Amino acid sequence: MNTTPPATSNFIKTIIEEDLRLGKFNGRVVTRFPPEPNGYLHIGHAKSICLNFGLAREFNGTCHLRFDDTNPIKEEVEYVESIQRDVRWLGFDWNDKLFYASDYFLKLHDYAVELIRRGKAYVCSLDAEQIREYRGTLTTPGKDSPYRDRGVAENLDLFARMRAGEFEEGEHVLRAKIDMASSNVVMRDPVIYRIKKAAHHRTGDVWCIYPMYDFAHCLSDSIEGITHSICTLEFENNRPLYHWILDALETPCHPEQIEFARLNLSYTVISKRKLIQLVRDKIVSGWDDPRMPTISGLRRRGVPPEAIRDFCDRIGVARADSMVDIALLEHCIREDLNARAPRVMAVLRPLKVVITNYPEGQIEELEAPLHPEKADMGTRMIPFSRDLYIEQDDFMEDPPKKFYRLAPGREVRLRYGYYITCRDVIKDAQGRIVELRCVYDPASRGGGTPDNRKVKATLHWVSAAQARPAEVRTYNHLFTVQNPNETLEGQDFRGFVNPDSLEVLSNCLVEPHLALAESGSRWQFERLGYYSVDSVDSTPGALVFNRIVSLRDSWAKIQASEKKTAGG
RNA sequence: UGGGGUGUCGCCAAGCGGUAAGGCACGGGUCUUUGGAAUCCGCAUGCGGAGGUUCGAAUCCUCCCACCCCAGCCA
Repeated sequence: MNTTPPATSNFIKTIIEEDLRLGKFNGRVVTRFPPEPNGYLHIGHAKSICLNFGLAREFNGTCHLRFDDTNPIKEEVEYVESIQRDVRWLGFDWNDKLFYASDYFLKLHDYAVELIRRGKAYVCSLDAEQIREYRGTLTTPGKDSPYRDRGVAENLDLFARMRAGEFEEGEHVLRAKIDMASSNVVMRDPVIYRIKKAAHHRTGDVWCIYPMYDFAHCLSDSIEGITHSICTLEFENNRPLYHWILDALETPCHPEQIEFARLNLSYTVISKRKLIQLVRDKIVSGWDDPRMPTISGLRRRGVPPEAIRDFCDRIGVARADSMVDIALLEHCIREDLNARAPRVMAVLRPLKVVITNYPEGQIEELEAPLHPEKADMGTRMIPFSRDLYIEQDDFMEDPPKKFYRLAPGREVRLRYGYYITCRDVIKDAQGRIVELRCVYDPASRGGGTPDNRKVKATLHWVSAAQARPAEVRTYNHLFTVQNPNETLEGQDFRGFVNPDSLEVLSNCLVEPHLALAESGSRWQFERLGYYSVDSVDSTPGALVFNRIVSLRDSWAKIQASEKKTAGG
């Protein structure tokens, strides 16, 4: 049933295949997903997770989950827990390969000492601003620190005292001795250890010096026997340093660093910095707000992990900056849910319909399939009675040519119910339509007639007395522009937040079958879209649904193009 | 004006010297008790530009253009 085309090749697979062919790494493939626990995972991380775990699966290797926790002031256990939950939910298993860079702090420290012994690192006592000045600029070389030629013994002593807590933050740092004139700024004697008198979420106050990313990452990879260290493009400039450090020391293995382009998605932002701003400014309700591109937001919205994985397979992996159309994500979600979500009826904006020729007080239980193409999903009973509700959008008193739903004098089918014909339109004092008087054809029970009469439309509906009230939250794109990152001088991406990204409809009515809907369960509301029972706010007595994604809507398209033509 | 990258359809993306895969989007048809789904058809004489090499170039060479990344004691 799943017609997803086989994943196409990408340059990383090509590299790995070549490595395997050449017998590199003894035929092993070990990757890792190395998040810093300083925020929640988002769809961009999902790309990396699917890539790294997917590669390991495809090449019979392993993939580690490693927390890159070298900066205690930004990191929290809340984040390490959420990250593990999200990776698992996405469907990946690191087995016993759960690691933390902080597990290696002692080893890393010893490597630093060895680097000093080899004359390849020194303690620099310039302050932060001086270091910046000495570093030079992109177009002019830097100059050597006056502390660059300190002797090994002095460096060893100073570094030991840094570790012992004898100095304040910023007084000294440990730097690799490389080349202050390098055209690559990263290589101008990078800082590899700094003093931070902060408690670490795992090591507590055991350490007051912490390794920098460039030092910790390559060595952590090596310690774990990683073969292919896959990261995003912005680390490309750091690759020479990655190799310099591993070459400068005797290490267990020397992984290959491969960079790929990070994911950009239209109509949203994907950067921890910006996402955290949305949370802190209360523009969204939290990391798991269903409008957020976070894994927890997508999960709460009701997006299945399978759809996210499929999406990650389809976007491919390359080195060119790109912006993926969010319509592709929506397509993947629809494709997955179309196959699996049971169908039910819900009326979001109710319009009362009275079937004048239907016996008062009579209730019929109509049996309807839960999935039109999958009989094995079973059926449910739908009550039919004299008083019903249909969608306000499904009636027009004076319909345009292409509108073929209900209108005065017109006959339509009520899905799995009867054919009805509109006879009267009842209005209130303000002229608003409040009720429709219709007649039904008793011979059309179930939705067909003996004379095989055709109708142009089939409407969804609920029976007034048996329907359950519900709140439905309709989500739209979080931003009004394709690329909120593209701001003019003085503008901020928050200025592009879509004021209609959340629409709460609190007078909705759903068919009784939904009374038992489980938290988090996903349904198709026929003719509307896919909806999930909100895992936080929904209760059996007060149902709350999230719209995961709408159905494709060709009527909306027709309306849009008509409007365009008319307005042109 | 330094260094490192990237440019193939509206959006992704294969292609690795033998004559432009696929998906999404878009347009149209069939079918339909969801204007859903399914299904069929259409959609780059063209690969950032200009030269060159070759029987043959998106693929090789030269020059040019555009965009992205780097000057945290962040990752």
